Amino acid sequence: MPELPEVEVVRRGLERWVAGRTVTEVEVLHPRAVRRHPAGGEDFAARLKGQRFEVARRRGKYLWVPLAETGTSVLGHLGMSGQLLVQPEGAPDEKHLRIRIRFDDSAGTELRFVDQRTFGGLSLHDQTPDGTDGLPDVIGHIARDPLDPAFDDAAFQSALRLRRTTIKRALLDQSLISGVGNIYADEALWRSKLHYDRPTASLTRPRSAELLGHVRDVMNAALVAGGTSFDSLYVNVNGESGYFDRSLDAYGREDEPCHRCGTPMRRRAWMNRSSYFCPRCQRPPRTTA
DNA sequence: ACGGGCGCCTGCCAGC
DNA sequence: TGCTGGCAGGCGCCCG
Repeated sequence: MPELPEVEVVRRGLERWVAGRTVTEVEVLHPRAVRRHPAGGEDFAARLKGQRFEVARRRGKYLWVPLAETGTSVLGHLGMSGQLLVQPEGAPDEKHLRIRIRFDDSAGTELRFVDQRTFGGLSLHDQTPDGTDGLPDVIGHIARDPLDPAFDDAAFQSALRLRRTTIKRALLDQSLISGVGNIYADEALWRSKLHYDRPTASLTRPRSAELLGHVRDVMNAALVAGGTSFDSLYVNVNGESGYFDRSLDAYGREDEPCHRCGTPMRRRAWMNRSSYFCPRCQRPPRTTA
């Protein structure tokens, strides 16, 4: 699944390949792919036609492409399996092609949204009233991600101390910090030697600062690993950057030795998904042991 | 207001 | 071999 670094690679691909181009035709091939567009697929297509794409923006795992001189943007989320592809016109349709966008120029390529599981989709939204970053109104509640220069470390750390929840829940809470998925949460917690059920209020400032640093390290490592392919015609992403194969210390490593101490890693059911951790390096909090 | 939990989807694969 | 059911999980939404 696309994590934040992969989404950033997609954003760069959009900037490289579709910025400045004007839409002539939109085909919505699956209604679920535009379910976040309340007025429906026909409205989506009609309103997009004739608009010119500006440079794609990103917040967390959301992408948006402002439409020139409108205050409106195409908002996209890749969900679990979404891809944005720039393909040659006439290339065979992908099995899970959901939306096709054609342009009026002679570049010979079109933009495709392909999504097997349809957790993702595209929609049109006005920007927030205060106009911050041209952010679409429906994602006004999404916090900045830790790679954003304007991310406020101190505010995040303060919020952790005030919350009455556990640390992994907080890492996945989009209103506190965005762009951290299940995989990166487990990786950052392992690096920080923190158990996923640790109450956020129990983290000292140095510990939360260290955690934040590890979140950034994990993301940056993946960005470096995946950032080399973005200027190919194929805008990415198959969601499986080589980074995952080589560099995971926690996620998916049940029964394999901890890369730090050799203890077999464990998996626990958690929120209808899994948490992977080292039982020796990441001791459970006393209250929930 | 805040925190917890569920459901949406489909392909894969282990197990019977 | 063919079927079934569990699993993957970001995030909106609903409930208490």
